[in-house]
Amino acid sequence: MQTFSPSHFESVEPGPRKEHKRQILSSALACFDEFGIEATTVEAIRTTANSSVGSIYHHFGNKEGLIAALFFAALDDRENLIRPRIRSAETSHAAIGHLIHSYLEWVTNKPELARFLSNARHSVANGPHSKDLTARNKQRFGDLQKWLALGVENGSILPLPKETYASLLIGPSENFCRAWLTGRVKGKPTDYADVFADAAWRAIASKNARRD
Amino acid sequence: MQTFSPSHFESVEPGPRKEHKRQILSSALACFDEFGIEATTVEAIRTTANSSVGSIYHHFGNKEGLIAALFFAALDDRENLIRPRIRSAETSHAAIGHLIHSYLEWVTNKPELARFLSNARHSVANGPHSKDLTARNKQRFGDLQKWLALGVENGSILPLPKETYASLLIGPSENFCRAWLTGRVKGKPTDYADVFADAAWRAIASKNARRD
Amino acid sequence: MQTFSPSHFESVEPGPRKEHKRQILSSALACFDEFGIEATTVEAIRTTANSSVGSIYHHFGNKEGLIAALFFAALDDRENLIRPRIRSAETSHAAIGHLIHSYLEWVTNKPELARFLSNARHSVANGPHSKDLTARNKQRFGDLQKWLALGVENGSILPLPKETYASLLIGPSENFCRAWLTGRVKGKPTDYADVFADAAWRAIASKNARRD
Amino acid sequence: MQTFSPSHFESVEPGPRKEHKRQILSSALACFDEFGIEATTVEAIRTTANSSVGSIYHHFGNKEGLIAALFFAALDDRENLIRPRIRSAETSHAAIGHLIHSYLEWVTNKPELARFLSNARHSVANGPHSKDLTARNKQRFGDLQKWLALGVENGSILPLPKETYASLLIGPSENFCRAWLTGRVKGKPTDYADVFADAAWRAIASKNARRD
DNA sequence: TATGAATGAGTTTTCATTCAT
DNA sequence: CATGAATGAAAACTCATTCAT
Repeated sequence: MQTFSPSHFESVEPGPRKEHKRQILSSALACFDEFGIEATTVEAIRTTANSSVGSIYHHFGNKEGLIAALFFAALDDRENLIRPRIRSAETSHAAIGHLIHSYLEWVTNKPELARFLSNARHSVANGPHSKDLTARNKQRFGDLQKWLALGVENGSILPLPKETYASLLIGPSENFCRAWLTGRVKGKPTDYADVFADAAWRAIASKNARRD
Repeated sequence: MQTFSPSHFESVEPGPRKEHKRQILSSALACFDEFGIEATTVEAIRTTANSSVGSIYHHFGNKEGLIAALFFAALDDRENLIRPRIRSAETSHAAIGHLIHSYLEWVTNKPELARFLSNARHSVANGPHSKDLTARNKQRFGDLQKWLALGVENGSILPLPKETYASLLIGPSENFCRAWLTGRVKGKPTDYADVFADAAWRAIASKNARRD
Repeated sequence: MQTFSPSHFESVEPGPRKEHKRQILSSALACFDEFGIEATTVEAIRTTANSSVGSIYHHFGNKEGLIAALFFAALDDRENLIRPRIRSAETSHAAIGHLIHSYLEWVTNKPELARFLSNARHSVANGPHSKDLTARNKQRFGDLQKWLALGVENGSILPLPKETYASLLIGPSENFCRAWLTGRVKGKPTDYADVFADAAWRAIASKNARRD
Repeated sequence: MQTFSPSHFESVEPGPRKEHKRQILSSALACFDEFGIEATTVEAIRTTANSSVGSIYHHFGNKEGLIAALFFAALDDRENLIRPRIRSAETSHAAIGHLIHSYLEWVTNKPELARFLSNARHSVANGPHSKDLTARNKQRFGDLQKWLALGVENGSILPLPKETYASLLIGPSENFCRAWLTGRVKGKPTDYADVFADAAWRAIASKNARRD
């Protein structure tokens, strides 16, 4: 069984005292990835983490709490890559390109986290941490909003229903990543980054759009 | 608890003798939708269906078999709506429009089935029926292939990597539907059918495409 | 480990189909008596009953349900002895004598049930069956009420606060039985039946009481 | 949650250094009273006492030790009220009156301690401190013995089997107190002190007893 | 074919207790 | 003396599945 570098979770729990907690998160991720979330027993995580059930419950409350902690750690990890990239953009077109490129890059480099994020959403959304998830979802495309608004204003981006932009932009990439993560397609997401970035722009750009 | 019309499954199990089997499928769908697939017990289905555990096992072998039967029935139901529509198209552009419209229509009209299809994929893909699923996936966009090939040939459709067309076309709709099915957006998928149909065409159409 | 005759529970669950259920009750009583109620595990009962955990949960819902079922069976068993005796009385004095004699007799002959009744009260009173217990408590001295009322009326019984009669009558016997059941005194309750019966009468009889 | 005055335990742990220990006993009593002895966790006591598990184990060895310490502290508290009263009596009749009155008084004023004493007896009697309990039980009616012996000798008290006196005297009061402590009767024990004191005397007094 | 009582392996979770700091 | 993170044995309970009727 592959083990994952604790560095995946550096952002969430810094400091030397938290090594044990990180080890549990890493092991949980490995187990979830290998057996599936529901099929993974706390006992399996315990064995992989060389820990004790008591410790796991001490740190995370219960299995659901562990899943939620890992979920938000993964979300953080992803946003820590994507957000700065979008912030560095100087045009709407570039911002969207950065979004797609960094998203595909993250999924390609951290397939276990990406798979977990996809599989755990249902569990988290229906558990006691659903509020946190809702809050996070609102932020997610926050940085992009201003670029979209600007583009609509200056005529480079089509005025479409607000609710549809996110789907139009990320939908194709997400669909492809899911297919790759489940082994249904072979080519890595990053192999098609330009294809998806270009298509994302075409999806919302007006005919006479200047690319800025 | 809402109950579902056995007519959802007419295509799969015709004939008056199969009423009982349909009833079990309906009840299972209702339970899966309310409690989640893993959290639904055979006992819960039995109660809802006014049946007996023995009957359920007689008809479906085991819980996994019941999930698979329901999954393929849902797939059939969806394809029975979408496929004829695509077949009726006379241009690439129209075929894609029919795909998106009928897909959004089906999800909007049968949210329980759509949710189940989304949630059960993982279970089926990792169970003994994964072969059947793979086979079905191959057919899925079968009718569309010729239109895409034709479009590429006559220059109306961009020559893109084969693996990406499906994602580019259905990705945004799928993403939006998932958001709607989990309550994250309010507007019905059909409310945005034209938006997603147009965007799908823009995603793959070449600049100088005639819409045929 | 001593096993108990299923006949203890005949009154509650007649019929040949209930043999299994009776066996579980018998085994539970034996375990509770040997190890204590809290210290008895469902697994221990399962072993003693040559049954399965599933069966125990099938029949009684959970451990608390098993305790309650046994508790009310014991209560029934006791009342089935005492009530007819009281009903057969022709004077207040005789009714009270019958109460004390039959109570002591029952405890002496069924010490395991008596111990369990004493030990399980707290559990039942604080569980979901507390209503049933309250209802039973009200009936308990029902047959005696009329004799007490009659005695007070005709001057043979002291007019005392209603709440105190039960304690005055049964308190000494109960105290002694508890001591015997926990090994603090050696002589059997029935050895002192006349002492306690006479004292019960003296406790409530007026000075000039005729014994009828 | 009600907290209990450390003064309840003054007799056991005098001196200013023992404040911490008293605090733990008080908190344990509060928890036992609210949740039940078995259901109370060391962690719950720790929280209530604003202490640490280490401290609790340092002072009392283990949970059983804490229960025993509290049990004997409660016994002491009760005896410290009752014994001097009995000692102050000048006749058998008065001694018995003092016993009943002070017993009912103690239960009425310290219902949590009384409830605990009743509930913990089983635990202590089956633990490593059972010897101590046996020793205490022997003393309990020690001071009364001489009054009973004297009464029997001078004819004012009936010559009854030795094992029965304690039950005859305290049984009714105990039964009533238990009913009050569990909410089955409303009137306070002290409201009926004279009733139970008079009955106790009638229970053992000979017909021609002078009240001395 | 239909039924539902019986099964028991397998899970999550609790909690008294220890011990390094 | 005090602390509280870590431990892991043990318990209650679930639930898919079987099979005698």
